[in-house]
Amino acid sequence: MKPTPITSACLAETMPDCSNEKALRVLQAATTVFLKHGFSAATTDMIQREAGVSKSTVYAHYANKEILFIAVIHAECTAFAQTLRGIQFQPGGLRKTLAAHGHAYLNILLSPSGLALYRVVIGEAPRFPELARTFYLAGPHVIASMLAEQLANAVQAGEVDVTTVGLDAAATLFFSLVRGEAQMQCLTHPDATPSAAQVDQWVELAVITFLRAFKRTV
Amino acid sequence: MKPTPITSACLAETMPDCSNEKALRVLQAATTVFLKHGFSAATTDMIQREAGVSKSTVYAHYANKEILFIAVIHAECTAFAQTLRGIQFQPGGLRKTLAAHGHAYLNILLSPSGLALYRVVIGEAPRFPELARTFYLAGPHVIASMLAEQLANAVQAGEVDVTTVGLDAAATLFFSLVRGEAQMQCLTHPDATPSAAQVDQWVELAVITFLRAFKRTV
DNA sequence: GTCTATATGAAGATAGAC
DNA sequence: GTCTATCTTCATATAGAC
Repeated sequence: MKPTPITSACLAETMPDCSNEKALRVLQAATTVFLKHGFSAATTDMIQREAGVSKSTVYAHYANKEILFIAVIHAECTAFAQTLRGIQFQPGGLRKTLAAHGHAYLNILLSPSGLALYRVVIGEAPRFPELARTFYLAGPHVIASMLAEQLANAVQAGEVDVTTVGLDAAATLFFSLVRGEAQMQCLTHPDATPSAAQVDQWVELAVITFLRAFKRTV
Repeated sequence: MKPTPITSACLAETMPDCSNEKALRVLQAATTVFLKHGFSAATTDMIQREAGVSKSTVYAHYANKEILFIAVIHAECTAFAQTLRGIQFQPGGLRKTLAAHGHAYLNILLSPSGLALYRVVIGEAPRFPELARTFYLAGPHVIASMLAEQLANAVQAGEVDVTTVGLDAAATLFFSLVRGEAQMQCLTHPDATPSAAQVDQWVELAVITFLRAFKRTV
């Protein structure tokens, strides 16, 4: 298992074939179908129908089902990472920073497409290991990397003391707290949708715990 | 989303058809195949071959592929829960209790079959929501319930103060810390196997963080 | 590039002998 | 109950016209 140091990692940008308008429609339809059914249960018929094109149009742009799947997941991961990177970190002390990051991450993670992407990527990881690693870099790695930078400031400001575990580990631990029960509940209760209050509660518990563990008692 | 209070929940015991020896072989073969390929990619041919029986023997005991899948996951969840319940909690203070529970949970969770079961259950949750909830009760819920009982002792002994979050939430938070990065890494890096030292490190980080957050500073 | 029509193979499930 | 052989359906992918 790799140590996987947290750096400002960059996803290999995937350039979906946008030469033709139809190619994009196929990609979008494939995204819908694959996220809904997973790789194996999805059929090219469903994609073809969802896109409103014929079978050979699909194959004109994507050599086969696997390649189309890879294109879909790559695009989703890229979008995922972009959204995470767009998080605004308003100044206002560590508590606010943690809450903001926690909320932003959970909102993406627990969204229908966030959950669906996780399900598909994790479920198909043995068959598509590259995609799984791409997902890790685009999601958990990116967000932890961002928080680690913020934590560095907080350390310098004397707000926090993470010397026992280190900056990167501390950031990772915070997101473990945020994600933990929230994601597990949503994944295993696919019919229920968490209330906003429930999400607030999950974030709040993570923030409380993290601050109790690492806040500098001046 | 349900509050899901932590009680000593009990799984509905599934009685696999053991009337005949062949029925058990089919179930075991199906377990192997489904955990390896998931529901959709697995075929009844694979199961039939793995079991060394003919096609109609499979259908003689299990009406169809879905029912066989349900039987497999139920059995795995039951075994999972049994193993968790078998954890010995040697006395020796909170730190030891936490480390013991963390290790036991991670060893099961990160085992090949533990990861495979998680992948399959989570991936197929939209299609088999009942199984997903069964999994939640057999895994995260059971282990958190057990730790919550131990924490109650620690609270009474004055070792720990969890009044800000509550007993159940504290137990859940601990396992979020334990599971978080460890499971994410293993799920997204299916080719790599974590070293024993790495597992120790994950548990240690969780214990350190939890104790810093909730240990009573006498 | 895009369509209709089709080839080819495989998967789930069953029939009927023993 | 268990087997071999088979039925039916459907999925991936291609051929050939426009």
